[in-house]
Amino acid sequence: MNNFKNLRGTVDLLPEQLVKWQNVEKILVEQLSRASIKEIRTPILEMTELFIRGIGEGTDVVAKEMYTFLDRGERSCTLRPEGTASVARALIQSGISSKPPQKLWYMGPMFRYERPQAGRQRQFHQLGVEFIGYQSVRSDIEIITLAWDILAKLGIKELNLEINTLGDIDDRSNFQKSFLNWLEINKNFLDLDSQKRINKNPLRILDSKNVQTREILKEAPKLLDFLSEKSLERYSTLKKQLAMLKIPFVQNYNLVRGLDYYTHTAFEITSGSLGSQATVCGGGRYDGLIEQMGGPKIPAIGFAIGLERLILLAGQELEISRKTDIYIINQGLQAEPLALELSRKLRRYDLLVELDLTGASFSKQFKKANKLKSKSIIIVGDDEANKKEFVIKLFDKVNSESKEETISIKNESILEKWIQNNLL
RNA sequence: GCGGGCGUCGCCAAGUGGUUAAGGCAGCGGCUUGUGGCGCCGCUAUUCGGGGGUUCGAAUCCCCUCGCUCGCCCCA
Repeated sequence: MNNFKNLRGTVDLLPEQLVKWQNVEKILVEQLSRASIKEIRTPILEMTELFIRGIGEGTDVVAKEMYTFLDRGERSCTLRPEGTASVARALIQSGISSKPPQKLWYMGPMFRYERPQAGRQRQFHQLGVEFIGYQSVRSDIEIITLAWDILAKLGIKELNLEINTLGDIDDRSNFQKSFLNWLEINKNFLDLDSQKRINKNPLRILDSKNVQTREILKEAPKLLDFLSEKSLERYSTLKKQLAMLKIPFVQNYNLVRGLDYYTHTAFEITSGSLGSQATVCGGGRYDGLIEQMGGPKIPAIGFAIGLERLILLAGQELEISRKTDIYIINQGLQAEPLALELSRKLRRYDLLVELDLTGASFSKQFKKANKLKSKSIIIVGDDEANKKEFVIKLFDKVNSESKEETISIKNESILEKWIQNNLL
């Protein structure tokens, strides 16, 4: 068949699909800027080491999903599998300690080498939001409500919010000691994947989907029992306030999320209509990350929304594109340059103007204008060009009658009036 | 990395061993070089994802391979 195909797990977004993407993106950006969150753009390509350190060696993302290669200078580079590490890097690099707390967002492609399936691609897109330098539980609440409201603004129904707390770094390491102990004793009852994780990423075992493992885990030490007073109080404030804001949530003690750097709040928003890849938004607090990456000790919290999954959930009303305002039918040596000039003039009124370039017969051009459901048409042929005028017609879908007017090419005020009366 | 399903025109498809591989949509051309949504007519796959085999004969049967897709794992 054809010579070239896109790489597995990548997709082309054709104009028809992009209508919805652009509508969704517009709403997203609007919502974010209303919340006074500023955009940040970082490179898609980073040193491999950044992700190993930032995400964690034991994670699946780093262990088996990264697009890594050597560049011509023999440096190991990786296409970013997520956005947080890059943002943290950019902030540290630009002198974070001398800046006030920041609320940031980014949007763009991410890369993970996995088997594609519904709602999962190798190149996919995320919207990420990061609040850097905020410690209070109020920032957790704003982050969660923000994610929730964005999804609501897009008309997405039937979402489930799950939350959990992982405690601070001390809580976690106390728990981990005891949990590791228990794991060693009960090792043989665990599934193979979980056994492998004991040394690499023990917390992830909590999230195992294996039925037998889940059963045994009921006997394991609970993270909740290792939380300090302070951590517990923080968590209960979070829950109280979410309830006050009427945001429904479910506690999921097994929600630990895949990446190493989370502390305290972890959350996930899922939808039943997405199939097996149900998560549309995942996030949490990562107070240790910036320090772990060589920066100062600065707390932060964030989330990421998967845009492909978001598009899947967003309603059909977002698939509607802007209609053509004026379709310019033209043919003939004198007429064509005139039509071109006219199209430029009309676009200054912020109208969507399509100039027919086919040179096809007038009836064909009419059919094309019809098919596009253009609100109006302008006809310029050599007759008009000689008389220095053109015909403008309003398409009336209800009656088959149409309003028609002949306007001199020089008389811009009549044209302007016509546009104001009929198109604006 | 491991399972299941599927590959016939740009898209949706019929065809399940016998001469030229239906049909619909879209596209292009015409009826009608200059005035509308309709209609009618015509054109568009030497070939069925690719390779090999069985057979007088294969899109149809067998083997291999590639791709897509859904699921497992994991995540957005």
